[in-house]
Amino acid sequence: MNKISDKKIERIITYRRVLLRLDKQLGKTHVFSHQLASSSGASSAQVRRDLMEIGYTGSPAHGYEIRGLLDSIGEFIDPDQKEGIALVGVGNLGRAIIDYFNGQSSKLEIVTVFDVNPDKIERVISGCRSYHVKDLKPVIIEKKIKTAVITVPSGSAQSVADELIEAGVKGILNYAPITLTVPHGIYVENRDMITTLEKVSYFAKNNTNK
Amino acid sequence: MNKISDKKIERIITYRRVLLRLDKQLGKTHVFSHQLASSSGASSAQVRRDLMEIGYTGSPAHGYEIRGLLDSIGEFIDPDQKEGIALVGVGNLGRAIIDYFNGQSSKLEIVTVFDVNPDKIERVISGCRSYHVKDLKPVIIEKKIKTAVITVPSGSAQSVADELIEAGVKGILNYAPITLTVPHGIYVENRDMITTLEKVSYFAKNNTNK
DNA sequence: TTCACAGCGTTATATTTTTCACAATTTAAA
DNA sequence: TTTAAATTGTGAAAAATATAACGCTGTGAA
Repeated sequence: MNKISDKKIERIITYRRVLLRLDKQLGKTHVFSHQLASSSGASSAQVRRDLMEIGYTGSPAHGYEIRGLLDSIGEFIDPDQKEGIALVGVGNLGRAIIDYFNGQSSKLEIVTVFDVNPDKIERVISGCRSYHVKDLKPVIIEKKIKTAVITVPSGSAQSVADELIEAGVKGILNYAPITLTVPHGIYVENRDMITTLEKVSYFAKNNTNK
Repeated sequence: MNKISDKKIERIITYRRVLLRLDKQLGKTHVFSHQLASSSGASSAQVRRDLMEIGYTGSPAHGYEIRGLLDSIGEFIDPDQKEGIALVGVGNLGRAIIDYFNGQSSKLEIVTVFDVNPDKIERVISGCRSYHVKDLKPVIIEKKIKTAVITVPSGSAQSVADELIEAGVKGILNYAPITLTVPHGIYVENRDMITTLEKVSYFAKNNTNK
């Protein structure tokens, strides 16, 4: 398979979200590239290019058949079976993410959480069994978890990441305000909210266009 | 001023975070481009290019003087005076963001929050006065708020965005899983966690490299 | 003092990503 | 049946972004 870029994958996932709404909520059966584009912040050419990448073909007359396209995207993006995700750091943010995420994705689910606070371990938090961080490695290995979310303070984020990677995790979504150092082959997405909000504020005042 | 790209701004903000740590925690006075690069996930050429953009000059012998560079970045990025930010949607996520953010940024502060739940309005939540969403427009106008965070369910995100924009907001950080439609000149950053986690999971299993 | 070196600033080159543009296709109306 | 209109798929062009390359400068060792 040809390598496919970060941005493209993100757009394709967004198309799916839009398609699901068109299908389930609005009962549509077909959609044109420009409609998909305007509902997902892309251009119509971009949509056509992206769908070309996953090999789905529409018709000039009716556009894309929604159900079929959803299936194609699913085959392309989704794991073969349900996949468990771990979350480390059960603070406000961690808990918010668990509540917000679980139930929203068909194949992915946060199944295991870790913390250092004794009050928060060996319990069930929003349906997830919680463990002490010292047990991180064996638990992650045993559950064959490949994707993890880090919501710990910045001081411990790197060491948590190291342990996750040693335990076999290949993808990390990091909310700590620090740039993680990881080996090749490990995918990290940084979502530091402070940086983001500073950026938005910058462009709010330097809004020449976009 | 020349337009400067989204990515560049984000990197520059990240450099600042690294520089602050080097200064305050490690007591360093100078830093080389390759050090800044490895601590912020960029390349050294990128660092030099970015700093060129803001017009700060280092020396081949000692690299960049940290304090001076911090000042330059601040002049470039920061607003002239303290700036208030609004947050709409006081659920778990909203509250987590308020707690997480406030106190972390020198010039920005979430000062006003909105919700529709009567239990959550006309109170002080984590130091922020809360209002009913129906009062959004007058309050935003009165406080001259230009940047807002949306953490409401996807069904109401667009109408909230419309009102924010009518009230003069120019930058929106959107956590609702929907692509907002906004006029030209309004900057929107989408941070849907579901999309992000799906992407990370995808690259966790298709980890050819990065 | 002279030399070698390391790192800056900047221009040039390469790569990636987006947009443009248009032939081919399908429908619906004339 | 022919024509007109709209949209797809995709090569080609353009724009944006990242990397490489290199002269220049200051430092420290010989």
